[in-house]
Amino acid sequence: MSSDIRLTPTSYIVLGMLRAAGESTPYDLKRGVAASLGNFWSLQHAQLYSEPERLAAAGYVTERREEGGRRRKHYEITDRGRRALAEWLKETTDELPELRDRALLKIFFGADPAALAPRQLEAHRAKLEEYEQIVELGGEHLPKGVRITLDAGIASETEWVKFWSRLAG
Amino acid sequence: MSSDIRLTPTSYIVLGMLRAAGESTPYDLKRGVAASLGNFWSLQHAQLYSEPERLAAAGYVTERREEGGRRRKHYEITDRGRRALAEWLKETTDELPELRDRALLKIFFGADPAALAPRQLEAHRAKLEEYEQIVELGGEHLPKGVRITLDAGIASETEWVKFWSRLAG
DNA sequence: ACCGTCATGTAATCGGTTACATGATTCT
DNA sequence: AGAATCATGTAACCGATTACATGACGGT
Repeated sequence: MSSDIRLTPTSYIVLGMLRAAGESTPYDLKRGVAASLGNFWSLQHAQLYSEPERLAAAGYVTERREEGGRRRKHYEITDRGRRALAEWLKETTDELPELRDRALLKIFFGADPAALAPRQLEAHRAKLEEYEQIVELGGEHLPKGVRITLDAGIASETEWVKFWSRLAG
Repeated sequence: MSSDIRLTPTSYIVLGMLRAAGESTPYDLKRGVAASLGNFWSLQHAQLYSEPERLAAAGYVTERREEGGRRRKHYEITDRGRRALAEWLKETTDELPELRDRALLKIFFGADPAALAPRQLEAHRAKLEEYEQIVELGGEHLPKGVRITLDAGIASETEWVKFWSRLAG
C-alpha cells in the first residue's frame, strides 16, 4: 500500500544511520548525525522526526511505538529500505556541490573582505582543529568512509584558512 | 503597509543584482545569476519570479508591469531595499558553510570511492578549467568582489581535483 | 511552415525551518 | 527544591522545487 515518495538526501541519511545503528529513535538519529555527518551535512532535529514517518508510510522503515511511559517511536530499516540505500550507494554522479558560503556571498556583492575575514578565519581555524582532534584521538579506527569524509573536511578547512588569511592581510 | 518578511540569502541575491544592474525582469536576473554567482550559489528560475514579488510586497523593490505585449514585470530596488542590503553587507558572520556534497555523502555511508571518483574528478576538472578560462579572458577587469569569489572557486576546485585524484588511485 | 530552443510566467506540492510545548535528568 | 539543560515531540508556516503552459524567435 505504501504511497510513493521521493527519496531525498535526507531520506538516505536516515536510512544510512538506521542501517548502521539498528533500531533507533529520532533522538538517537539526532545524536548520530551530530557526531560526524553533521559537520558536512546538518539537519534540523524536526526533520529527524518527520522524515522517518515519511519513510515508514512508504515502507522503507518500520515504526514501533513504546506502550508505556514516553511512548517514544523506534524505527528500523526494512528490506525495501536496504535495497533503496544500496542502489543509491551504487549510483555515481557528476553533480557538483556548491560553496553556498554566506560570507563569500557578501563579498561578491561588494562587502569589505578585510572586515569579514577575522571572524571567518577564526571559525574555520576552530573547525579545522576540531577535525584534527578527532584524527589524533584514534582516527585510524574510524570506518573507511567516515575517515575519508573527515579528510575532505580537513582539506577544505585548510584551504579556507588560507583563503581568509590572505584576505585578512 | 508593507507586510514584514524575513530576508533570506535569496532576497539579498535579488537585491544585490538589482542594485548592480538597475531595473530588471526576472529573466534578466536569471541570466545575471547564471553568469557568475550561479557557480557557487544557484537558484531555481521560479524563485526569481516569486522572490521579487515577495520583496515588492514588503517595499524593498518596486514592480512595474508592461502595458502591452508580453506584460513583463520589471523590478527596481528602493531606498528601503538599498538600506537593507547595505546593512547586511556590513554584518560579519562566523557561520561556516557546509560541504553538502552528495558524492561525499555516499562515501560516508560506505560507497566505493574508486567507483565515484572518475566522474567527480572529471566534473571538477571541467569546472576548474571553466573558471580559469574566465580569468584568462580578462579576469583583471572583474569587480573586486567577483574576482575574489572566483579565486575561492578556483582554490576549492583545485582542492577537490586533488581529493578525487587520490581516491581514483 | 515547422521545429526547437529561449523567454516568460503560474500553480501545486512538499520538504525544511521555526516556533511552541512538555516531560525527564542533572546539578547546585 | 529549583534552575538549567537534555530529551522528545507536534504544528504552522513558508521558501524552494517541480510541473505545467504558452509565446516569441531563429534557423532549415
